[in-house]
Amino acid sequence: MPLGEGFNIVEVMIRCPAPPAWFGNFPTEIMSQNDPIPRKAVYRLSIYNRCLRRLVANGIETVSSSALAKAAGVKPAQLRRDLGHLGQLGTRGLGYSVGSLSEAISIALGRAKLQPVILVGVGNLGTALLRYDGFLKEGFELVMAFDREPEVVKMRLSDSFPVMNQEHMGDYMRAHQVRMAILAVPGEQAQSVANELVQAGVAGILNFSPVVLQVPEGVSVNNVDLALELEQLNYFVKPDKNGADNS
Amino acid sequence: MPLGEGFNIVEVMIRCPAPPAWFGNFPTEIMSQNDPIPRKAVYRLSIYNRCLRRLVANGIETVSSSALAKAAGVKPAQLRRDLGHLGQLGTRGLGYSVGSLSEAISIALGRAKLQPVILVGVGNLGTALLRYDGFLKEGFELVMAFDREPEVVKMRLSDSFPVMNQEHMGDYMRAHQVRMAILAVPGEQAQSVANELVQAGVAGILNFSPVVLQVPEGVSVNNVDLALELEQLNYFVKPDKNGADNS
DNA sequence: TCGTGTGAAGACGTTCACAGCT
DNA sequence: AGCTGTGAACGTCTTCACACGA
Repeated sequence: MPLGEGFNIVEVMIRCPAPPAWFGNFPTEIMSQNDPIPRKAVYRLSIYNRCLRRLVANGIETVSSSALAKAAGVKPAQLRRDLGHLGQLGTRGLGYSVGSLSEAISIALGRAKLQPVILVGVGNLGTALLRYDGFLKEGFELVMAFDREPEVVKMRLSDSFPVMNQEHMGDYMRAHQVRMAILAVPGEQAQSVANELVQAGVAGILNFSPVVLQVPEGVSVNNVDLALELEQLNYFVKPDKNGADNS
Repeated sequence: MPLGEGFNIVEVMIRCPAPPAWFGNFPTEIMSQNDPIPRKAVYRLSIYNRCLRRLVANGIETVSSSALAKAAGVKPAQLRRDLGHLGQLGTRGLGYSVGSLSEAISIALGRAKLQPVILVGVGNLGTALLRYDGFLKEGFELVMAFDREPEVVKMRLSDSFPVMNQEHMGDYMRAHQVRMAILAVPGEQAQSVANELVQAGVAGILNFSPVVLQVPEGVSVNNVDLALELEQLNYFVKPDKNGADNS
């Protein structure tokens, strides 16, 4: 009401692009009772853990913060600070035990009890995600996929992934206690599907559509906006400096 | 040398997960002579621009910072601050002209002169990216795709996208002044392909592989790490609070 | 009066530098 | 000596709050 009349339309019509998730802004940390690990630190901990797994695979048993930091692309001090969130894990003068550190991170990140994940929208992107082995490598498994037109999708897929009709999504989620969803539907449908997910008790959405999702507090959204990413890159690439480095 | 002998192996072997790019850390802003717009602000400006385009499409000609901010999912003050990077664009007491604001952002972000982009690695993800219409919608076009096994890829694709053998990548880039690349190859190949890209004069890489790329200064890398994104979500989803909201 | 633009305050995250343990 | 853990400094981004212009 405070606005001119024409402007109410704005609020109705606009449904906008994704705010890149990790934007330090609002939900910077969680209120897990014992330890509010900042968002960015969680990210980095995941990275450290990947590095550690490689070290394990190579039979290495001890790392210093500087070695691990170099591998992860951060500064040693930051690594130590991040690790500080988990307690005292290192041995002064020696470094960290690769095995126990990895385990500690896994526990802290909740990798022990991975949530089941569903995929909604089996288009180009959705299909790629279904087939993406990176998820499996990291221990995630898409337990079910949903689409508006499951028959069409199944025909397109030569493999036989489980694809259910989207209208059963809510029931499935409730039945299987699913609390995480990957959203890969077209932008126009994104908000309405998100609403359904919320209704079904979703707690986390990985959103690939270029739309800002409105969700109630308590539901966290991670946005991956490909076009935005490209546009940002385009900006940071100076059009100057022509020609390649060396012949 | 300062480290114990075993540790040199570490530096060789580890080639680690992606540091989510926008991590405020190191390359927070560019040194574009006239205006160093901070990284996060660039992101948000892209978002505002999308919102504005929708407003244009709906024939709306004026917005206030609060309306636009709401649509973009940020606070009004932040929007005004971000817009402040571009100069004085609004009219006090009125708001912003949708058209001119959008234009101003487009110019500032360099959307006028979009860089040509190539894709390297036409696997699951690469294919999805090739077909992803979100890029086109935002005005980007993948001018060429490369793969180690272009024949295999072409067979798999029913459509006929241009896919060249990866060994011609460097020449193509130099010939066509390509400075941006999307990297969607398996993690093991990522660094070596990145090296080739750098050799060919790349200035920006959108990296989808779960690996930390080592690139010389002046080359900017944007990482999109899907597994990391999922893992983060998994952490922020409290396993507590069972059952759905309402029957 | 309404909404932009902006100094100043505040919150957050990173980095330094060193105390303390092995 | 070597390396972790951490108080304190620093820098950056966000938010407030209000002066100013329409």
